[in-house]
Amino acid sequence: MQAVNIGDAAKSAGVSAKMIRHYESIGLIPAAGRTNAGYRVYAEADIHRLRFIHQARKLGFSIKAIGELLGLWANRRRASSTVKAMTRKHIAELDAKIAEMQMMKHTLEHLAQRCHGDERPECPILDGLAA
Amino acid sequence: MQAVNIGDAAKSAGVSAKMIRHYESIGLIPAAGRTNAGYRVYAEADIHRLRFIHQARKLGFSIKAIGELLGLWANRRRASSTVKAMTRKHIAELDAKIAEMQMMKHTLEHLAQRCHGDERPECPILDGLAA
DNA sequence: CTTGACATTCCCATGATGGGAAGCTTGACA
DNA sequence: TGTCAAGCTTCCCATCATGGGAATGTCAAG
Repeated sequence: MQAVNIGDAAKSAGVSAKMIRHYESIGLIPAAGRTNAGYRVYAEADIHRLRFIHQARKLGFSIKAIGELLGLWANRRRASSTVKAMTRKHIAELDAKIAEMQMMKHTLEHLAQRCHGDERPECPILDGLAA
Repeated sequence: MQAVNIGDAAKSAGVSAKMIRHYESIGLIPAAGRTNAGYRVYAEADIHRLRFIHQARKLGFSIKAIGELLGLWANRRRASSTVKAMTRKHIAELDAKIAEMQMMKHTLEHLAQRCHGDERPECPILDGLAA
């Protein structure tokens, strides 16, 4: 249960010290304890929370969603259906974005395929953008 | 060659008036002409440019990239290889983002699959985030 | 005691977009 | 001609997550 400074907390959780302060300022995490000199102090439980946030960010959850997930994580009376619904919703959002980018990609590939890509100025890509 | 106000220019180009002013302020497009009263005035060529920008945005090009594309579009001595290279680079960036989101999606689906999603608190999704 | 590696707060920037306020202009209609 | 709505102007603020950097304070090792 040894308390560490923000730099070490950041290293073991995989987030930057800057972001830890930010998460505190927006209320995503409770305000950390302080030493007499004003240094923030983190215990094991705090680092677990930061690690949780790090994992959730890696999976693309928004900060707002992570706030809710943290609440559920801490709540022993939670229903797993809530978490699953949030996850499904997030998957659907990812799907939408993936589909949108694939549309862009296909259009771009189509245009690029017809572009000679040499020193001549004729360019179906620019023509496509101008159309 | 009739000149129109910003609202009509926005409508025919598919961008908001707000964004047209923004594009002007960051130098993506030249400053529009003005009436005596200070209203911006747009001719056909200006609207073509805005339409070009709109198409390029729909395909995910950044404003910076669109600035370069506009330059190439206006330049009769351009080489189509330049445009094609930019497009290929953009496609590669899209690919990277798509791959990243698909990784997220697969991980989330894997977790969701093992979550009962009922009134019980046991939740492999939260466990996965905490791990 | 000095020095270097940490910590603190505060402000600014990103990229593309939107919201909204306060005030001026234009055109149509009574 | 007076009025009123719609449209224009500029200016400031917000988003979302993150980073950079300045000015300043603290801690531990040499």
